[in-house]
Amino acid sequence: MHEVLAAVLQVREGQLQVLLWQRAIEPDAGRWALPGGRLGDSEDVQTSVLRQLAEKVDVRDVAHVEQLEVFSAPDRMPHRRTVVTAFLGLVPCVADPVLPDDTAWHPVTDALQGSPPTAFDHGLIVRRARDRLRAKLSYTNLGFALAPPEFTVSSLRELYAAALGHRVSATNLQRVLARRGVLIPTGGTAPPGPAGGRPAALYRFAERGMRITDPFAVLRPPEPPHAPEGVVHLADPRAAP
Amino acid sequence: MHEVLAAVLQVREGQLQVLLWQRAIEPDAGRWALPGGRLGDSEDVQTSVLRQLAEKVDVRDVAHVEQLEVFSAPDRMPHRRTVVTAFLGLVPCVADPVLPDDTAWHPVTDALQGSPPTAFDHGLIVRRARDRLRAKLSYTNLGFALAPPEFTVSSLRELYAAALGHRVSATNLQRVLARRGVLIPTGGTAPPGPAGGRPAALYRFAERGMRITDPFAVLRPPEPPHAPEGVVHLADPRAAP
DNA sequence: CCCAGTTTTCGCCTTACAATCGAAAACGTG
DNA sequence: CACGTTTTCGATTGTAAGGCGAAAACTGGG
Repeated sequence: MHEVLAAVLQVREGQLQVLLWQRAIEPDAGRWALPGGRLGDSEDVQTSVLRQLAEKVDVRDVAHVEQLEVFSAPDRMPHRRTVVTAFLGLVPCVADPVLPDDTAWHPVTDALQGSPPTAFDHGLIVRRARDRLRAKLSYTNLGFALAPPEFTVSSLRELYAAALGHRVSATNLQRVLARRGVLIPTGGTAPPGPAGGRPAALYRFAERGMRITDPFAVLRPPEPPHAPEGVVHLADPRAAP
Repeated sequence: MHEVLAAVLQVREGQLQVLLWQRAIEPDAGRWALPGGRLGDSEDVQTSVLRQLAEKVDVRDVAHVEQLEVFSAPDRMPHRRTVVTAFLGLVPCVADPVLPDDTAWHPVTDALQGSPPTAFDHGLIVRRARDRLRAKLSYTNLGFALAPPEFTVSSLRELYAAALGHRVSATNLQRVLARRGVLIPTGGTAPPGPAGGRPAALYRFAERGMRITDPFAVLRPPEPPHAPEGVVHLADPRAAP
């Protein structure tokens, strides 16, 4: 049998949290599981996970979904052999969807340490989801999926710090993202906090659909100095988009 | 139903090639397919793909295998709904396994352009495999899986050029890999070619098990200047290995 | 035996990007 | 209007990668 599961992550209260629901029936009754379920006959895995996610949250709040990994140990679930395609889902920090009674957000750090206890191999899946998010935040513009449409550099810094698990310099974040062209100033400013201070400029991420997947400074193809034109070498470096 | 498939890549004759076998029966008879088959009841996907690969090549030649992606369009195969977990496999360039009569290596570039015609969605899978290899060659030490145990920088340069599809500077490759600590001189030298020339030093890759997955120059955590010790901030930056 | 040709290797320079630091700008409050 | 606060910007440093050319180490031929 084939099922799909999603580790849906969101930064709330300064912590990276994951959406879990508490199983009411055996096996693993009482333990907390990822949303998901059986793959339908006429849907692909991505469609399926979105459909099943809709039972737990408003999927319009889920800004990004991507395939994570297949888990297929024959004994990963008791009773019946089940292969699962796991997904990573991201929800912007401003969203606060209404949840069913059995469903709640839990800090990822806690869940990975057994509080609350997770069902089956779902703890491993959460860990993989967190690792993937951390890696991709560094070299893609995936931040747009965690941030509101408009944000200040400071608030973005807090999001990155919570997701990455280490301090992030606002100065550096600002310029790194700006140089990559993913950080666009909107022109507006946010009102300062109760202690005053200079009002922060508002930014948005460039082009949601745009993915930064190019390596930045790692063995890139040689820049044709000024296109000497003539002989073309080997295969075309950028054949497909 | 669930199946597994592997895009097994190797650099031969200066080109990146993929292992394909020609289907004898419908559907898609005559077209070329990736090795693989149905997932067994008591094996995980990785075990399964290695088992089925053994029907086409000596799996001892396959130096690296990793999960690629799940393809699950309901109509990706006629007749019966089949979900596939696709894998990327890499074979060192020195290996030349004996192949069954229906099986042969084909340049990836050709296969992606329809020569030979590929079965089902296998062309797409080959493309994803090639893209993954290209990306990972740049920021991991995955090269060890394409190269022989010992090699010269020049031969490695040719491998990288074939796999990446663009020229690679031997000078730069040498120093980039050396700085990352993945290129270890063995002390030996290779005999010069027929035209003479300085004998090339032999190298090997550091620690096969070692994966370079850390980002190199992208939003890394702040280096604790000299461990000021005292307050610990937020979550632990490196909780798990 | 020396010299031209070849191939590899190494050092130096430039460019690109990230991290750090500090100053300046823009706001509140007393 | 001084003061603390917060954000933003510029300058500097450090590290990594690309490019170029000289030096090293070999072969083969006069």
